[in-house]
Amino acid sequence: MDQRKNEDRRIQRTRQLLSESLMALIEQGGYETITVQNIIDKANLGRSTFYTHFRDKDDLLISSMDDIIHSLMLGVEPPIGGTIPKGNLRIISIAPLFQHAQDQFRLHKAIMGGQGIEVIIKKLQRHLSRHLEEQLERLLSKGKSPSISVSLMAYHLASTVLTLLRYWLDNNRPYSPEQMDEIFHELTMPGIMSVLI
Amino acid sequence: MDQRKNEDRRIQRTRQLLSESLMALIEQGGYETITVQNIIDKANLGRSTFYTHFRDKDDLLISSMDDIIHSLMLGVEPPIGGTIPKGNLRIISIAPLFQHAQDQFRLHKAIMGGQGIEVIIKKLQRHLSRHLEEQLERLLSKGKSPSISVSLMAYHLASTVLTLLRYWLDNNRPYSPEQMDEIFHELTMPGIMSVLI
DNA sequence: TTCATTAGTGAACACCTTGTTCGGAAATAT
DNA sequence: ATATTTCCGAACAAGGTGTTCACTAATGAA
Repeated sequence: MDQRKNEDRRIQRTRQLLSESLMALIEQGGYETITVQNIIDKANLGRSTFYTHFRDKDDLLISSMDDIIHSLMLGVEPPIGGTIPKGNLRIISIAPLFQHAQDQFRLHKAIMGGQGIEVIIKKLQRHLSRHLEEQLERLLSKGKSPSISVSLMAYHLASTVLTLLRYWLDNNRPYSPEQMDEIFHELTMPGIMSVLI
Repeated sequence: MDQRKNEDRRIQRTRQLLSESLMALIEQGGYETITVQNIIDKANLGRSTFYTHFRDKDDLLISSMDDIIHSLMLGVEPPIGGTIPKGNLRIISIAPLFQHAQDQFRLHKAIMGGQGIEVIIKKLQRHLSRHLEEQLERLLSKGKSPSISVSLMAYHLASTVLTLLRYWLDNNRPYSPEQMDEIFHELTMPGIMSVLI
């Protein structure tokens, strides 16, 4: 009855293998053109094995993505503990994200550049947006209701982060990660602050 | 020898028919799931006819979209003749774009919302970006070289226009087209101006 | 070790979509 | 009426999807 735990471990290994194979293929080329056959060939697993674990290619992608997104959000999510420094106002720290993109260039380019993988980008967007919305609420002068909804501002900021990342990847990384952080704040914060204050 | 002209007209009709069928299908549901069979069924044309006119589904899409993109850019492209009014600084007029989206809600939602049709969005982005880059060059104080490249700023602004459109469509159009124009300028121009001046 | 249980295998299957081909039907211009 | 061009549609090969099933391999418990 308690062989369940180890069986689970075996299952995890198989799922992991499929996940890693997909990632390797994504780095090589576009996601769209990858077939289930490609994946199981790379993983050295049987066709039916794939379908016992995942409904289809997208299902595998979504499963695999969670780890990636988690590591992408590292350094971004847990910023500024408690209060935000007033002098040098940074609502988010995106340098780590760009550093990650620099280290794993091929993967990021496959996700963001060219055709890109919309599902992942959307999910990243939601994560960033949620985080930014919290930060905006914190910045908002108490009792004041802004002329533009906080939700829209967060959406805009999150989208800008990803837009900058996309531009950066598609144009041979013309600035350093720190500079991109700087650029992000220069472009967006004046507008945001004029609404918030 | 000069039957060419009328033959061409016949060809145009066929292409038009295919184009309209695709548009109708896009409005009904996602672009991805549409098959060539769906299109020719709707158009009441033979399979081989389709392939004599277009290489594949995407080819038809791109052809069909040129008209739409053209009408989308109307009212955006030809703004402010000559100089830009200093007091109420508007780098672009996006109200017409949102008005168009309001009038052709289903089509716009199919293109921008949900999964969206990336090829078209990218194309729109490039158009907007090109236009904005010209405007920025005009605004730029002569001889000054900005700390952020004009190309990047244009890319950022174009992307913001489309982000706002996407948000607007996905959230039941919470503001009027004129308000969206206002919001766009409030959010972006303070940052842009601080770089340009 | 032996045995029961669960996971993985891979061939075969039915089904769908793509893009091509080709002989003949239909429309059009002269 | 005739020549030209387009359209038709059935048939085809190629390749992808997701399912099924009898079989094999691995694992934990006794």
